[in-house]
Amino acid sequence: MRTSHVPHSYLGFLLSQHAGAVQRATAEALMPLGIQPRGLGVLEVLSAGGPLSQRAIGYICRVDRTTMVAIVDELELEGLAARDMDPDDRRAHLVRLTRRAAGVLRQARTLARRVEDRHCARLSAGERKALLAILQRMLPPVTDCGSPVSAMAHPARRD
Amino acid sequence: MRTSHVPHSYLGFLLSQHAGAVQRATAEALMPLGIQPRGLGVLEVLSAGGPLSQRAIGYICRVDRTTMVAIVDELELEGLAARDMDPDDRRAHLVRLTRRAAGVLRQARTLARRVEDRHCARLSAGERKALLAILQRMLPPVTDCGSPVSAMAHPARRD
DNA sequence: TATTGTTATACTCTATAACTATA
DNA sequence: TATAGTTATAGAGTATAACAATA
Repeated sequence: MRTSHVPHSYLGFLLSQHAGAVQRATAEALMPLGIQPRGLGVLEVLSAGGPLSQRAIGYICRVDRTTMVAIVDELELEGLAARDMDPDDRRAHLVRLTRRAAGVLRQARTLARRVEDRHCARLSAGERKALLAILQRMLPPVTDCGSPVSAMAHPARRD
Repeated sequence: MRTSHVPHSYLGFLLSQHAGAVQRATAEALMPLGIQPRGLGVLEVLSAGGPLSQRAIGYICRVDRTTMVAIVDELELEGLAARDMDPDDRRAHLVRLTRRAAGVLRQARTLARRVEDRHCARLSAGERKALLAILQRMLPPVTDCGSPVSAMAHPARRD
């Protein structure tokens, strides 16, 4: 192999650089809306199939439940989400979106996509689509405390 | 668009997840060698064209010069790199590899590639190659203190 | 005994500010 | 005046440990 053996040939290095750049730019773009990238992810999850317990959201977003506390706190502070008692399990909170959330979510999507557009400016439409598909398919199975989680934890979608 | 609107459709989310997983696994794999992923990157840079000043390495690896101090400290502590005075600029250190470094670098490459193999297990050879090419081409130009850096800062290769 | 949410704490990785010695 | 390296410090983001309430 003759490819230059600099860090730029390491997958971890490349992923870290891009992840940092995109997340930093997204955080800056979303700041006027009072949310962070990770908060946007939670809004998306709840919009797709809420209300959900904090733990269930954590499974999907792949963050620890202690981190979810802070994320939901932020959303609640901004009036975008609310915690209800779960009548079926009094330990759990059901997190739901407020009426304000829909508009903010729509704006946030636009801002976030704009950041992605800029970051992918050098790619063709096909390459960009391929990148997203590959990254999605490459995602390892969700784990919790080291053991693979089979069930997505009572998705609780109201269908 | 009908694609599920969960965080998994956001480029920043996907990149962060993969970056975290690969870097965590790589760090664990390299631990027996006494180096970290970022240290491996520096070894590669020096191996490809050292000795270099810490600043020059930082440009290539895209880390701040204050961070480079810690990275070179680690490598020096492990006996893999050494700081020499730069005869042409007495402010600068020329960082070079020690004799031990070559063997460690070879082992580290094997371990790192093994981690990448595992992480890319679900991809075809073509997809994996495409992923790497796309990530390399998508890398934004190096910036330092907000302004784009045109020169790679006196590479100082001894040719 | 195990689990949800919570808090306090610690850890990783990184960058900013201020300093020194040079240039 | 600017730059290389250094130090101390702070910030973002994450996780671990321990607790109360509940299952």
